[in-house]
Amino acid sequence: MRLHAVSNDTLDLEMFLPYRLNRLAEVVSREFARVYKERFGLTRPEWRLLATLGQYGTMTATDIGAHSSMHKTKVSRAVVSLEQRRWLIRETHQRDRRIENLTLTKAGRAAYLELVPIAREFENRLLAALAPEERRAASAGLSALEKLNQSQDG
Amino acid sequence: MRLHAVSNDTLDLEMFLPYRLNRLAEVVSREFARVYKERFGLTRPEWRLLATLGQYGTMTATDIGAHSSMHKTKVSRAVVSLEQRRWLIRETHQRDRRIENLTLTKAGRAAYLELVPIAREFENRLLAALAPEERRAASAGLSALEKLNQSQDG
DNA sequence: CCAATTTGGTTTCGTTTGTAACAATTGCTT
DNA sequence: AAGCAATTGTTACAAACGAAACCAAATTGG
Repeated sequence: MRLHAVSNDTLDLEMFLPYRLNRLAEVVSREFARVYKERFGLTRPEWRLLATLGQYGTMTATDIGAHSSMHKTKVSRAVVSLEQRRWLIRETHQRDRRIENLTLTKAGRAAYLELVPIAREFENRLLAALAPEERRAASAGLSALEKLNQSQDG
Repeated sequence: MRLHAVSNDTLDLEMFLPYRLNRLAEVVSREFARVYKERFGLTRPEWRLLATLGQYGTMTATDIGAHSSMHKTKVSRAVVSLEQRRWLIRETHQRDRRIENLTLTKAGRAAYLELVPIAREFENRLLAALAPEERRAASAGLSALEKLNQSQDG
């Protein structure tokens, strides 16, 4: 293990939370992005939109943004894109015509169903390098960190 | 706790590693970015470059990119920017004139020293919401995950 | 009931980003 | 030594991004 004999006026990046999270997310996501980009030419926001709708069925753009921490313009553009692919449809809400309910089409659902096992396999291959207790630690640690946002966002 | 009664052909995003990492990194980093942006007008790559040089003293652009998982054009542009601020200097390596050694100037070091306690305080405020054993779990979990890259990158 | 505010979503515009091509230098191989 | 490949870093260009302005619809509250 590292010693971390770091002087008081130096920040140890390897121990610094934002830095660690960023690095990890960057590396993992970039690699995973290759998968769905090669298979379907999807961008990251598009994949996220697809995955969110696939899991939750029907949602509004705002909900999706809140749920996945995506900027609303990102969501908006991803919606346009998947709509052009005919992977989702918008339906204006009856009582409130500002709201659009988004739902995957059959084609969108098919793509989603094809991507799910690919995503699972990617994750499994990643986690295979960890011992079981490490995997547990990772999951528990992420859960703990996720509490941080909840207390701030909500 | 959530039940995760998720059917076999649905991907549970809340449990999916790339998604979780991205969301966490996004939220934490965006908030932290506000800090050094307001204080110094630094961008994310610029902050990272500064922090890396502050910690390690002298490095090349390539090393910095590898260490912080930044794309080399990001590093290149951040170097130009900090150089224009006169926060770092480049020195061409004697034996290999492709290589440029980067070092913080006095002004750069001063900015760094000012940012270190700010960064520490940001992290502390963040972690204050967690119980001690949660903090340990988070750290251990991140360490476990960081092994993944090492086995792939190196 | 009407003006002001809020909300859901889009568009515009300038900035940032990554890919790919590039120049410059070095190392390798014959 | 010459040619070829690899490495370091920059640049050009197109795509992606976010802040802010915007439109349309709904809600609030005088």
